[in-house]
Amino acid sequence: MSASDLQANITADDVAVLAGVSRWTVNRAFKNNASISPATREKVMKAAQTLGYVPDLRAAALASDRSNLVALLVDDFNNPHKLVMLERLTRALRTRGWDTLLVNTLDREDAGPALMNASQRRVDATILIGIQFDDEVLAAAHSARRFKKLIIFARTSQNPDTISIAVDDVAATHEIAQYVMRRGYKRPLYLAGPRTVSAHLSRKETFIALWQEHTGFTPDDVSVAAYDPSLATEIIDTTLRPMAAEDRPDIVVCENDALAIGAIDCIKHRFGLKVPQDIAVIGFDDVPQAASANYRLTTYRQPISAMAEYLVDVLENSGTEDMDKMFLGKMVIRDSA
Amino acid sequence: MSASDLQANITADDVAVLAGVSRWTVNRAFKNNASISPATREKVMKAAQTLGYVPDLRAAALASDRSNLVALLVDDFNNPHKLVMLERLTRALRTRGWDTLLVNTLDREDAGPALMNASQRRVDATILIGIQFDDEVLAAAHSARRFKKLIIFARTSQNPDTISIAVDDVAATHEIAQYVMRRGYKRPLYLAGPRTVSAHLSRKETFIALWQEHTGFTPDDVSVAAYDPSLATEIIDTTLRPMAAEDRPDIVVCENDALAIGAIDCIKHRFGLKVPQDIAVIGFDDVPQAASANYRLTTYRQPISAMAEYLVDVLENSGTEDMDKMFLGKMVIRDSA
DNA sequence: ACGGATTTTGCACGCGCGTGCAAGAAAAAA
DNA sequence: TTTTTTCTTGCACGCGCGTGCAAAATCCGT
Repeated sequence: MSASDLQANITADDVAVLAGVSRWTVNRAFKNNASISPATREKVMKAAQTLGYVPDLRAAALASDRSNLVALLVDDFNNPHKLVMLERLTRALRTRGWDTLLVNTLDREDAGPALMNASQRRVDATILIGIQFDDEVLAAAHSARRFKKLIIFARTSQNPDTISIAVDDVAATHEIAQYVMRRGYKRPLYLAGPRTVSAHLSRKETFIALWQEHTGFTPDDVSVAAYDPSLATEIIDTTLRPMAAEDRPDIVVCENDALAIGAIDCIKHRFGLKVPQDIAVIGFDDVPQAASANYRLTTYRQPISAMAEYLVDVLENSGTEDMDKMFLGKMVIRDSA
Repeated sequence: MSASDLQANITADDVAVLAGVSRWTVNRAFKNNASISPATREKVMKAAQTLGYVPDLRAAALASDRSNLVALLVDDFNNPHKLVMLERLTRALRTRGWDTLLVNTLDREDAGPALMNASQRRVDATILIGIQFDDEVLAAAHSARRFKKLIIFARTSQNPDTISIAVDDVAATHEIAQYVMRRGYKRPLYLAGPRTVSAHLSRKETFIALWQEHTGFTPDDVSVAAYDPSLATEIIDTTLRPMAAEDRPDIVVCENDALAIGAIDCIKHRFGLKVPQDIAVIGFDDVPQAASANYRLTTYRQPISAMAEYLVDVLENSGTEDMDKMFLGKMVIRDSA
């Protein structure tokens, strides 16, 4: 077999020879706004087609120091909302020409290595949609100043070096609290998730403060170790179990739908109670299941698609102004509260 | 400000100068089985630490033609099982040193471009866990021979150029059918998903053939356009609605849990019937929700973790032998059938 | 302390493409 | 046709690291 029979890597040079142009013209043909005549572009593209050539993005990234790649650091895979976020984010990114490196932050100790991982790929931005990135990890990450952009998605962050794209939790919680009071509920229980982030301005703290302010009473609250429906079921079980029926809450206000769904399962199937007649439940996120015939969950919908689009705007923006942005969602009233 | 004040990119050369060694020794220090004395490695690492240096994986990939990167092409984000697969796959991959490029295959026409996308990043392997990759797309992809490895995960494929890692659907369906017959169900309805792949040896066809063989009757079946619980709810609704009560199936056998969950929601909440007393339901996958107090779904668990580990074995194997593998899962008996 | 065995270190060249500018070609104006 | 202007094409150099080998340093036993 002759040496030219098969060639492992077809490069722009090969295409250039076949098309009778220089290597640079070949790469220009694949660039969007390059100055190249339609005729030669066509000629190049045809040659590329016959050889099966496509530009090597590794080399392009190395030479230009722009990878069009973002790292998405995710944990908390038990929360069904993560699937929605992944879909919307990857859709918006890919539609606008960005690729996504998905990094599973395996556990709390892995947060640092996961960030390092992204950094070694020289991604153009790192997006955090997990919960294991507390202020301490963020500060450490940023002091190593290896990140062009560090974006916290769907969670507010106090860190000034970070771009936070999230729903306005205070406004949202206001709306929820108003609704709960307007519907005449008297004894809310707040079901919160893990307390890894600075609690200031969080949903739980805001709700409790509002309730105190308006009624003078401090509602009870419990926390779950992860946004996992089955854990929520257990926590609600151990919380309600010792209570006399008349001491039970009349509504469980949940930090998100993952917890709300677990709570509903518990109320209905462990206690045989009716939602919302015996105990109402309210969630946050509007995951797909929330609309199902089984849950009919009253919740607060985050505008994930708009947030994802804005995230790509941020990526494409090279300015230095503050890009933090808060979004407003809207309440979705169904039957659970 | 002097030129040396801030340096955008710290390279191995900078570390080499500070550590008093050559550039190659620096890179060796970061390599696992490199021949380097512990003393110099330590010296290098300390220098790297103070400068905040980490090797550039783009350059490494370019030079070595190995990226330690795999592309994961996914669609069908409505199926909650996808979140499980994503978690298990990224965990196994990352634990063993592989990074993951997540590519959302936006729609059917996007299958080709998505494959191209992966190819441009020169990934070491491309893993398909979507449903939109039919035999035609696969053939086209492979004829462009740009893929080192093309792996179909959690679905069997007839394509010989492809490595398929999946559960043995025939064996699994046997087990399910046996169970259904043993429990005395007489009128099963098979609820299948989209029919994009070659039907040979599929779950639906196998079940129907088995049922015919053992009872002489051909069970009814309906198909849903996507593995989406809410679509399953609608299909079951329109299927059962016109039926007289005595003509209804006594069990709905579903191609997977996503459909089973939708079916249960419909049976319980649209028709007010009891599962399993009026109509039983059986699923496939064992998604997290299947265990919830609400569904208690009888299903067949795929050994996703073992399959993911095997996938990494495949990546690390450089031989040319046939790496297709079928796994056996196990039935999980709960209350829905 | 010495010669050979072994470990450790240095280096030339290449991976495939981007950048910015200058030369060349074509089109427009005179 | 000649001169400008505009568009198109070619190229030197660099991005940061891997490979394989040769030179240097270290080790061991005697």
